[in-house]
Amino acid sequence: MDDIAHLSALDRADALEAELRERICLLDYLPGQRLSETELAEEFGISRTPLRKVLAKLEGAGLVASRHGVGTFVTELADEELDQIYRLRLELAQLAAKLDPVPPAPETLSRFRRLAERGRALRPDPDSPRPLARLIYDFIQVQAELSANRPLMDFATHLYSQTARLWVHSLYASDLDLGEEIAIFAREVEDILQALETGDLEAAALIHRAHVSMSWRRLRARRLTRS
Amino acid sequence: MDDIAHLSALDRADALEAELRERICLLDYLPGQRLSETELAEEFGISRTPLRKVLAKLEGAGLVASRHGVGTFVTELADEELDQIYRLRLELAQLAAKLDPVPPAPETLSRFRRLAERGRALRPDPDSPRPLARLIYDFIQVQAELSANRPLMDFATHLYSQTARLWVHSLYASDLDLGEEIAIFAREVEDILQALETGDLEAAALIHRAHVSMSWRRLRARRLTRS
DNA sequence: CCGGCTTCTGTTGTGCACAACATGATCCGA
DNA sequence: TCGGATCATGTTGTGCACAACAGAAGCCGG
Repeated sequence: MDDIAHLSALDRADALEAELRERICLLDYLPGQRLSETELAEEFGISRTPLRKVLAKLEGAGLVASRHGVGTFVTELADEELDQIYRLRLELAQLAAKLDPVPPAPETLSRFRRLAERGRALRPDPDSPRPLARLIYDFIQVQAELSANRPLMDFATHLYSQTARLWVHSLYASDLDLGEEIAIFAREVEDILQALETGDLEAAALIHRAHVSMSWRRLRARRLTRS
Repeated sequence: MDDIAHLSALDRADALEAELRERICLLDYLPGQRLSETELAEEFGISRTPLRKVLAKLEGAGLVASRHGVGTFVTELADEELDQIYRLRLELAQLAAKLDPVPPAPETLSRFRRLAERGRALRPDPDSPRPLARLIYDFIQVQAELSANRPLMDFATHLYSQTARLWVHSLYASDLDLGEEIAIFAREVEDILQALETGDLEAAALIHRAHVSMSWRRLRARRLTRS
């Protein structure tokens, strides 16, 4: 992690929150895992008090849940709620292009190009989900630049992060073809990049929507074969 | 406020959070107003520590913002962000009927009937925005029962609360016809009730959408005349 | 009279000790 | 041997004292 000790006190809490968000979304902390306030406070060189403030925010965001006398746990999502989120994301995907769209800046385009390159270079690593999770996580952040509607994009980012971490988690817990999933995602990034380079935000949104739909379908299919 | 001292410790924080949410949404605390941690802690008979945890959650929800050495303030929203939220709500209004709609239970219908009755009985009170704000706040809560998609309805409720408190606030700060606005809202509730009684959730959503649109238009009109 | 510095006051942020609580291990009696 | 109460341990929740900080009032030198 980045060193945060040198930061001014006001920003330190934000940096800490971002760090914990990353660890949860990048599956350093698995769904259901217990987080020790004492250990985390020690690791970051602070007392429990400011750490607890950060955990309270994460609890408000639905990423962790604390139980008195038991522990603080990374949240899991029931299948039903996951389905609800997917249904919602299908609709939201189109809204990004419809509400306050911003023509992608050269900066944004180059970010997408780097993402595409990383997607092509990504090789399946059965032992660590982190490279794939990292790529998706960065993709989510960059994608949030495509609309100026901050409330919408913040919400979409949140939902995407929730599904992404659970998707990657169950991906590694099952016998799905990891290489194939990586290839599909890399293809999505490239397709979206192509649409963006022609300035067609709506096409980019449609492509994204299609991939959300397909990803959800594959997830449900595996869920059925397991039960 | 309800007495919370007798509640078990775990729920007390939740009750406290709900209470502060209400006070902000019901305009007991105006946008921009400073909240004193010490005073609030005294009022609720607790120390600053658990209060600060609640404030941290509210800060995560965007209802308050703390500045080191200065104070904790109820958030205000820039006109631009308010417009973004309204644009978003126009789209979300239809999603409620489209995603995981639930046929309104008799319980829900009777709640809507009581809301309609309160709307008819509501008389403009230029001195206190609380009765109107209370009615809208309750309407928001009941409306959230119309879809089983919890993430969607939670988000919609949050956005609605944000616009509602700022709408009521500017309503009382301007010379708009208070009685007319109340009549319009009461009419909306009755129209929605009528649609729900025929089981037509989509019609109810369309009516709501229309009122969101009109409310936004009136808000913008007054904004122009003031500047 | 004025500009800059200092001091003072009130606020949020932090550290630490202890209370409240849940859970599993242990002990004891039947 | 078994059931239940009791205790031991580790966790989150709370209270309190103090640090860090921002802002305003006051002071002092020019």
